Amino acid sequence: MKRPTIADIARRAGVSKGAVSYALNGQPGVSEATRQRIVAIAQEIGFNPNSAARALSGASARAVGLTLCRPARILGIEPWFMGLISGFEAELSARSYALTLQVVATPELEVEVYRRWWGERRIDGVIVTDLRENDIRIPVLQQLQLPAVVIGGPGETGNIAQIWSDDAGAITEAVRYLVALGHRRIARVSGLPGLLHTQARTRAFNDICTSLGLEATTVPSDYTGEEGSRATRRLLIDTERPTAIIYDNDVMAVAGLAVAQEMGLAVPGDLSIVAWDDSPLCSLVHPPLTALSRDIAEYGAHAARELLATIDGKQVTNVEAGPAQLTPRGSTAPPR
Amino acid sequence: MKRPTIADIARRAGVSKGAVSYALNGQPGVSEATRQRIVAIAQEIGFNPNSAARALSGASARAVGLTLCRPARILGIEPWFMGLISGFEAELSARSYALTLQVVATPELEVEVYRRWWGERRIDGVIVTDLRENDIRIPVLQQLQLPAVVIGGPGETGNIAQIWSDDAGAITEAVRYLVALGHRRIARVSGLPGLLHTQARTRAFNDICTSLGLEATTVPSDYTGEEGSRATRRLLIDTERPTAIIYDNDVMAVAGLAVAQEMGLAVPGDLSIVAWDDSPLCSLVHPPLTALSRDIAEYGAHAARELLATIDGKQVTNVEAGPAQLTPRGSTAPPR
DNA sequence: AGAATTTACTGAACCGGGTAAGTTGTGGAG
DNA sequence: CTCCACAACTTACCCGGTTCAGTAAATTCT
Repeated sequence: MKRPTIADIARRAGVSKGAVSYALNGQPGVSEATRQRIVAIAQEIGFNPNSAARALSGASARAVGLTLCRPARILGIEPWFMGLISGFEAELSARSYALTLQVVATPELEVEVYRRWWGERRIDGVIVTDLRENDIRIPVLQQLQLPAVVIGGPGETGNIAQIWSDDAGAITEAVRYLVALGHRRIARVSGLPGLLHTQARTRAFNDICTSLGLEATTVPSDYTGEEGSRATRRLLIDTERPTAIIYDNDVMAVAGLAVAQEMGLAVPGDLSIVAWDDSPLCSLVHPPLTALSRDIAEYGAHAARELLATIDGKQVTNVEAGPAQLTPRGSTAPPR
Repeated sequence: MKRPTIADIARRAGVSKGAVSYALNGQPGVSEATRQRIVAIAQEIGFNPNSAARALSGASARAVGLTLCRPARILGIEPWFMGLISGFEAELSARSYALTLQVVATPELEVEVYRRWWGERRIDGVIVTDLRENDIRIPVLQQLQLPAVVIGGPGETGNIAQIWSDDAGAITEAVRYLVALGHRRIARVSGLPGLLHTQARTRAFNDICTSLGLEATTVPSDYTGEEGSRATRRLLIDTERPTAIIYDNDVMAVAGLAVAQEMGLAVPGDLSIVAWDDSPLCSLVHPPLTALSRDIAEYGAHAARELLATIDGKQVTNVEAGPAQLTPRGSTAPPR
């Protein structure tokens, strides 16, 4: 099947290619009557502008890029990314931008992908997740002048817009809640320590524990279930074991729940569990997990909106999304 | 920053644009010495061919498309798709093809996305998942002559290549295993009944149960945890409740496990559970779930290879991947 | 040695849109 | 009635690759 082009439309409408282009793009230069005639013909023959031709003549590629830099094994079960992607899509497809995805193994490869995308003019901007300390991606994006939005911070990103949520407020609320229930020994299993938002959480956790006169034990982990289990075991074999554990994501929390059950500890009787990020996973297990809920898809949609604004040349500012909301469920109770 | 073009290379090498194009694409028409000089210059100035220009001049877009047609809410927690995507990527990025993703709500919208992508020349082919009965996407792809590979079947797809796994063999093995353990009342919670592979499984389940003189109870569901819970409750409130349940995916199996625990039934003592597809989720919960394991990423890689072969114009045939392997874990045992 | 072929290029057209510059035709002001 | 402004177009070139036809020089064949 041959794809219709503006030349086909021009011929049928009895006008020039230029007129068709003006008409379809809402530019001045054609009468309203002609425009409607042209639009009708385009509709009728199912015209879609060739994205390559468009991109070539200086216009945008109408695509944004996302690189996922976690081992493939983890990606599958991590609801966070898919939630984010759903959110992006809601915003992008409404403005008919495509989302180009690439799974990479290391931040260095991520930078290479950015360079290649930029060189190929394949995308108009990128969404950057998992902001790290002294993130090597930031200077590259600045050098290439590639529009970008960073998720996860706050951190040093120069003129690149950021969007983050108030993790400090959330973890403070969670700790206060557990203390109000009567817990005194509260531990935390954290995500990858190199990520800025992990560090922000750790700092806030230490602060609130200190100010309440509690000991702040954080076991670093990597967001995977395996590591979550291992960290939980390490915490629970202690004679002075914690009566409550806060996990940096829901996958580790579920893994922690299984370890507790396997060790014969009742949840929430012997151990209370709080998960961060409230995917359906939290409500699926027994008991359902108390969680720090955020609307991840909305978070992603927000980021996509910011990115599109940046691409349109609007000056965007850093945005702080609302903090995660504590959603109490069956996994938290006063300690026995 | 200005992006280098072949014209820049041509100038520096003192040859014509055409020569540069031949040199970089390994075409005959330039001497080996000139080719090496040109390649060296391209390397030096960090040249990447503009993908739009390439696509415009008849060559391929070097991108393939994937549409995900499940509610956003489910996508997040469904490890299947991310596993698949990881597999695609392994193959695609090796040949520097991009993956374009779109989340859609209905099969009708999916068809529209295909049409748009085709019209925009944005992609060279698509990967089709969740093959349905009389799938409306198949005739459209045939009409557009858009290269495609279908995952999930077998079914009627004309000249479009398919890849599927032997679900019948897998479920037969699972039933035989449970029967060998001593189970006589085996139920099944299925995925979306409209999908062809669900139907294949249901048929095989009925066959093996009939041949073993068992009653085949299948409760249809939709792959979500919520529905999985509901279906499980419906099965377990029966006075003649099953002693074993086979779930069509791991998310529903985990949900089923939680329901059993909530109802005070011991797993595997009172109820054995078998999950289909073995994501890390299965090993995360307590007890870890016996599962029908497949290497989903490899499955995806396979599909990507087939698609790239189709795009290259090679005649491809339908492929049957190996059946899922039964991986016994703690959730299955002889009934009490 | 001269003709035929091959090699190593060059030049220009082309893909399908966008857009600046030029060309009409019309209406209103002076 | 002329001049000018403006709307409504057309023409032509641009983007950055690919590819085909053409050409001069080098090589092979008879």
